[in-house]
Amino acid sequence: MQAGWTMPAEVATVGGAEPPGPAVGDGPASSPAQRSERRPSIGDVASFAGVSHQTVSRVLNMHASVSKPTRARVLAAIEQLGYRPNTAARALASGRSKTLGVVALDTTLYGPVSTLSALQQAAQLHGYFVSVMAVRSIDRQSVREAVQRLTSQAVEGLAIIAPFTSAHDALAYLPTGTPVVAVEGDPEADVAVVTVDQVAGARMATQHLLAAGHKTIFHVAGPPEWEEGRGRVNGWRAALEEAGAEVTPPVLGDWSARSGYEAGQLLSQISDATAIFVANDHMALGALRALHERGRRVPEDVAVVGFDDTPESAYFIPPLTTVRQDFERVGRAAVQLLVDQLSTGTTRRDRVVIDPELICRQSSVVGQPRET
Amino acid sequence: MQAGWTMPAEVATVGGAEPPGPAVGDGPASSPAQRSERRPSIGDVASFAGVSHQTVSRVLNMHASVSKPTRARVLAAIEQLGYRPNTAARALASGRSKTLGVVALDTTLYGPVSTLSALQQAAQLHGYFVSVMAVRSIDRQSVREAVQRLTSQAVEGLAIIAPFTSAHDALAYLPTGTPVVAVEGDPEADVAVVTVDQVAGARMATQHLLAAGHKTIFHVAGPPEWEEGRGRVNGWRAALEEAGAEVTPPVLGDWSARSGYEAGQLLSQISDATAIFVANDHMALGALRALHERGRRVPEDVAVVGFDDTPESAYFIPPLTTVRQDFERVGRAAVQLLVDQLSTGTTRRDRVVIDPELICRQSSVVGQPRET
DNA sequence: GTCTCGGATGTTAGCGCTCTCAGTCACGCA
DNA sequence: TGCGTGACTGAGAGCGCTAACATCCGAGAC
Repeated sequence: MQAGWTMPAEVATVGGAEPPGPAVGDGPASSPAQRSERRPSIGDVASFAGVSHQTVSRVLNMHASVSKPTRARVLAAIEQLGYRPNTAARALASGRSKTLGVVALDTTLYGPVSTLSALQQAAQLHGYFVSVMAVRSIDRQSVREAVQRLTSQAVEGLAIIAPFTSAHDALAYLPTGTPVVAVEGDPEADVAVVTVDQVAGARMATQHLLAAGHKTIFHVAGPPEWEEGRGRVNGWRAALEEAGAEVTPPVLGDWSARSGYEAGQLLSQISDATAIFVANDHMALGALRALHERGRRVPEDVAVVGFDDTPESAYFIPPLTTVRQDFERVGRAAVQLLVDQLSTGTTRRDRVVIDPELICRQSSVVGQPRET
Repeated sequence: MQAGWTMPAEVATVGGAEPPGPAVGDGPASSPAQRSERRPSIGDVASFAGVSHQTVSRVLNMHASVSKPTRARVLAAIEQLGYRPNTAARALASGRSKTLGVVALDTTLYGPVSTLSALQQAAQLHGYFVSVMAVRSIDRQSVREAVQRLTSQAVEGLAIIAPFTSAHDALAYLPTGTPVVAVEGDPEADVAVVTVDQVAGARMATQHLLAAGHKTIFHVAGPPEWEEGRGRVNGWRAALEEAGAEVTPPVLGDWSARSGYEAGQLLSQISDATAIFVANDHMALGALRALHERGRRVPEDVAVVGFDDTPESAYFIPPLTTVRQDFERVGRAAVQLLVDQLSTGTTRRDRVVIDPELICRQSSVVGQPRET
């Protein structure tokens, strides 16, 4: 299935491979869609094909009970006129906009961007448009405004890619029964949630370092407002406690390389700090740089593990051991949940938890075989 | 101005700061927008306020000639009922969708992502929604499909964030007179273009390295299908030729750190290669790593300059000298061009060229003062 | 041959909004 | 008193589409 409107398959048969495109040198002005002032409507197609507009509508919507020859005539007319259905009219008449709304934090961070991209892909596969509202910050006011904006777009479902607990406040402004899924949100939220198991990921990372013989593991944490930040702290702490290791206070960062650098400068002065679990790869990059500047070798003097596995992480100096999150799957799962709710007409509170994966590279273990 | 519909300013005066939100514990079901089955329409507001639907419409659209008291009554009714205008109906009736379409390459590369984000922000400021169609590849087929999809959404203007010459083919499928702007596109295209001066950026980078005394500068290039890739090659070549330096064949990469790594491995075997201009920062990261592995010190043995200035580049080992592109400005300019065309009703072929800026860090010059 | 049935098509209402064209009213001037 | 004027408001007609309800027609049952 494809997003939006798809030329029904028979078109290729009827009209050949290429619509009567503009002649070379003709410029855009003579393309199929533009012969007349107004874009062709279903009515134009109907009279061109010698049928009623309703029959055209039926062809468009793949309704049964349209005879083969009629269908062919209609399809030919559609192609001839360069007709494209008007989504606004369709949405107005049917009440279904074929659009999913997404509220996402306006950021260029690898995780959110990847998730959004995957979500968009997945929605397209299910035949939905995606309307994204980027919010600068995750305070209630912005989120509420974004949700209201999407509401006026009559989105059929809503995904919130945001690591914040307070989102459900904004949901009050959605029409009842609108399916919602929180991506990377609070696992306790009373909407469907798709999430990567941050706690498990952090635990894996920490245990990996403990297994390498470190007495304890230091942590550079993400912002505590972010669910991911908290989850990773929790997993790290849990792993340490299970192992009976000392729990040092986490050093707070803001996901940026700069904050990782600063944390690295701090930790490089602590001789006990022989292993650091950094809450994302960007910060890990900064930390690596700080350690390097202070002459602390990685992994010989200090082992480092990150989180995310950005495409660049394998090319850090040294290559970064990290926890990979399958954002592709997250996006697909989120759309799937929405589509399921949409088709069953229910609003369920499903949980999809995706397991992260530890990617071992040279930054964490001395003598780790080269792998990029 | 704000995107989409904005509660007219007086609302706050009339109704107080907060609409009658759901009582705590009530759950979403009792929020303002949901009292009735159907969302309130302009007609509901009208009868509630005791005016005609037309008057409500006038208030919504900030028309003059609505008396103060009437306006106040209408606004109160809007708030009371939790009314939100229906964009689909509005688009259908007015023919204006208040939506800009964007065709963008589906990627997590820093440049495109930043541009898209800025564009979205700017559009919102101008009161426009943005509908993004991500395409996997930049072949005609995909782009045409994306454009057609956007056409059926009745976008008022179109931005193409794609570094490809062949895009204008797809434009034939747009209704005549639709404003189009190509972002980072072919400067020769017959639509408006916003672009960073890639040639100038590459020339700056190359000259910077030449000035440091290198006999010639090697180049790790981006894919030649990308306008940026070509522009940077041209600027680099021009600078070399102007200086009478030898022009070595560029090593082709694909923007990824991996390809930069491979290029770095190659170049590290060439003893003449004492300076490399890498076409983006991700590849530069890979190159730095390769050089490091081969024991070639940066900048002492080999100087490296990148392009983009990602937020991470200052934290590479060593910090990367690079060419910064102001994507924020690019996005704003693109929207501005579209809005201008929209308001004047013309389709102009403006050119906006944004100057890049060389950011000097340690990777290019021995003894460069520390600056992050 | 008549009746029934259901596949194929047409007809009629809206969906929620904007636009155009008419009012209505108070006021001021001749 | 009559009439124009301008500020305000309302009525009606669509925008392009879908949904629900006709209608038509030929095949099979009796």
